[in-house]
Amino acid sequence: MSIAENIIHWYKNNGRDLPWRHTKDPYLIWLSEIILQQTRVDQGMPYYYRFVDAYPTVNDFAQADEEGILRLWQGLGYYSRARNMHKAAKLVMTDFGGIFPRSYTQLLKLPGVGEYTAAAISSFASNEKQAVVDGNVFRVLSRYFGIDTAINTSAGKKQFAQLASALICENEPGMYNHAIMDFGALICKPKAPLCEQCVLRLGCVAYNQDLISILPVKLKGKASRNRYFHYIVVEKAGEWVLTKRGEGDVWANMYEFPLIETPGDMESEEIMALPEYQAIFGKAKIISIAEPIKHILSHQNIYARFYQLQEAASVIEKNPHWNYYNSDNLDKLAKHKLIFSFINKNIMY
DNA sequence: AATTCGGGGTA
DNA sequence: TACCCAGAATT
Repeated sequence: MSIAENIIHWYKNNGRDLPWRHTKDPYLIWLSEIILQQTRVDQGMPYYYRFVDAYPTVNDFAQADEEGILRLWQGLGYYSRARNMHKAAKLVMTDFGGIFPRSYTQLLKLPGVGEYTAAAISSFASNEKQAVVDGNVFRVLSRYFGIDTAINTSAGKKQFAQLASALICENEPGMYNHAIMDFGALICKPKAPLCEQCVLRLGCVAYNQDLISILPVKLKGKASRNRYFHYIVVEKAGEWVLTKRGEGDVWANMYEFPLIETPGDMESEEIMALPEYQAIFGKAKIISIAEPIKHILSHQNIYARFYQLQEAASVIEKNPHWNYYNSDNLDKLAKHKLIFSFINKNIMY
């Protein structure tokens, strides 16, 4: 039995039953694939149901407003995925006559759809013979064949893509793609893989040469940097001030409280002495209202503190340059994790 | 070719 | 703590 036949056989008995595998609708498959980029199935599942319910068709998605889409995406991270989806949906309506593409080449034209996602959708929706290469495939192939080329180099990506294409099943490429990803997720796991249950272990180089913990090889990236955020929670008669982040930084376009970032950690006294604080709040005093929070992202550690204006200052006039939101409207805004978890804990009891 | 885009699970 | 997850876009 070939490696592909082996994996497919395993899959037919052990594969996961996932909702997006019950459809051939490229739109629904696309929804699932974007949601699952760099995201575990368990984490993405509730979001998939949420989006299918809110936007059953690509036309519904295209006509939605971006705020609503981002609000649904709230908490999932990598928010540019949601904005690219909106662009892609509109592109399908304008350039594809409202018919969601299902071929590899056409899918690649959609923003947010790269080689992996195009291969996935085209193979699942049309049974096109395009091999997916995701984290699972890198791991399974590098271990089975004992390939130590780093997977996060262009040489590695090229080598594994060629190998994956050579291995893909002729008759059922879609099922093969599902199978090898499930196999990587359930058996050939990153840590503590279930080699005793593995149907490929007899031919697996990593298993036979004790290289499981070595493969796949991945070059280390840059260390994380530290950032220090100070959020000023301004409330006036049951309404809160939130501002929208810009582009070009983490959490693009997401809402948060007015923010002052400092190069190092600071106490409230030092914050109040900053020109950028005084330009907005004058001599109003702030007090810390919550424990500092360490929020860890892939490439930065964010140390966040939350403050409020002291009571004498809390009756200051509304600032005409700010937007105020009552608790209902606050809930509708698309906020990043740091903010909505603060709100859930301290405002929306 | 390297970096950046989140958030959470696992050992 | 370090690594990983149905990766893609930007620099």
